[in-house]
Amino acid sequence: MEASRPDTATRILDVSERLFVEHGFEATSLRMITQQAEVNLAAVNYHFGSKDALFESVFMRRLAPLIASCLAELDELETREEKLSVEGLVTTFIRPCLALSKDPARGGALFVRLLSRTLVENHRLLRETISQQYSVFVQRYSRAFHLALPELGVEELAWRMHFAFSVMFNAFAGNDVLKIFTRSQIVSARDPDMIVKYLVPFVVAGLVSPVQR
Amino acid sequence: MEASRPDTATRILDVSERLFVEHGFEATSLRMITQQAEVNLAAVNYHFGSKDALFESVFMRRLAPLIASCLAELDELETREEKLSVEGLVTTFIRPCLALSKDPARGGALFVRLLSRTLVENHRLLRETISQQYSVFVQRYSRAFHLALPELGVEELAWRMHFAFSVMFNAFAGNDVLKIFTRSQIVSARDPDMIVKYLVPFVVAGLVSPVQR
DNA sequence: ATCAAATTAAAACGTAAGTTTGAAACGCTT
DNA sequence: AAGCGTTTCAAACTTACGTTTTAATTTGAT
Repeated sequence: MEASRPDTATRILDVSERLFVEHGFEATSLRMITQQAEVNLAAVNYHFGSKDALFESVFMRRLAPLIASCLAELDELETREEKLSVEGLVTTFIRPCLALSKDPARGGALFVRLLSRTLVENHRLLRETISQQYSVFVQRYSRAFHLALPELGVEELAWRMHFAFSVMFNAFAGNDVLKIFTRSQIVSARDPDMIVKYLVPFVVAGLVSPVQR
Repeated sequence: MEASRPDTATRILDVSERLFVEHGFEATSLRMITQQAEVNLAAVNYHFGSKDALFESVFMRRLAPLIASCLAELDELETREEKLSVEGLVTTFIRPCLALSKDPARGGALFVRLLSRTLVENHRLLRETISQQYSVFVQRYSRAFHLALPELGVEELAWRMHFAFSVMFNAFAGNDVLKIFTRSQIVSARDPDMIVKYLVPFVVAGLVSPVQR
């Protein structure tokens, strides 16, 4: 009847994921984590070694599969479309994010928010460990977008990718970031499918807009 | 010859602004601040009352003038253009940000980064104090965009504004957020004018794209 | 059932945080 | 020069942090 209680390490990961999103890395103490996870304080250092290492574990548990999903979608698209479409490309990124957002078992929308948050916080862990490891991801998308938008120079393409990914991350992050600006409850009622309905056209329009002289 | 040393409170504000951007609010200690500002540790609490209050001071020193500039540009645009153009509207926001970014005397690009960072960190101070205070800003832009894009429903308009502002903030924030994705040194070499050259068309294209059914 | 390894538990450690205190130094008016 | 409010300073206070330690307990293979 009742779901069996996950093991200590998993409980710590789950609670940490939520708290890191809510309060940020620095503002989340191990005591908050272990208390809410109902485990002993020392368990974090026993299972993960340090708070830093815990963060990395929280992060990698979700990021690795997410990136793998994106690359799989990308593979599939490249066999399906002769000439890569921008919308198709955008979708290879958005669909895995959306799937993750809708799957509570994998942290639901939490991790995407954590990812977004971590990106702007410019964490050392993200700069060092992770960014190297996933240069594959970068290269694949850079090449794909170059093929889909051959008329753009490298500089303009880099900017547009920068803009596009920052919109997408923020959209899924669904930080109430811009409720300040848009006030309406509409935006805060974040149905993931709604996001995509409006997000894809917006991003695609920006990406395919005429070349700047 | 040499610039006269600013008073204690100003020195604290200047250093705090930089450190809050670099390391975030929680990870910046008063001891780091007072050391770099070459003032006594107690000076922060004497002049500002608390670390929280210091943050609010740092924030409001720049935000109030920035918002005032945007609204002034908006006023000017409304007298100049019969039918508001989307590009004009976007520019009323971007131009003050750009001006701020290029003015070291007003914190240069630092504050815009702090603003962006604070938005995704979802600070209590931003949620409480500031968001109420600047509902004027929200309402003005909401109304203006509604006039410029009358064919959009309130829901779709809210989303597009959400997307648009999140791109713009991230662009100026110039966190190396997406260097991870775009890798090229181009994006990190952040000439503010370059940002605008590519940013405005991107955002406008997204905003004016065809209505979704 | 036994024993070694893995895990949990309680307590303490050392450090660094934000804040407070009370005296010294300063700036200004008289 | 004296007096007074403002500002600076060194030092201490309290609290909370991440981590370590040591012992108790559980687990799993023999």
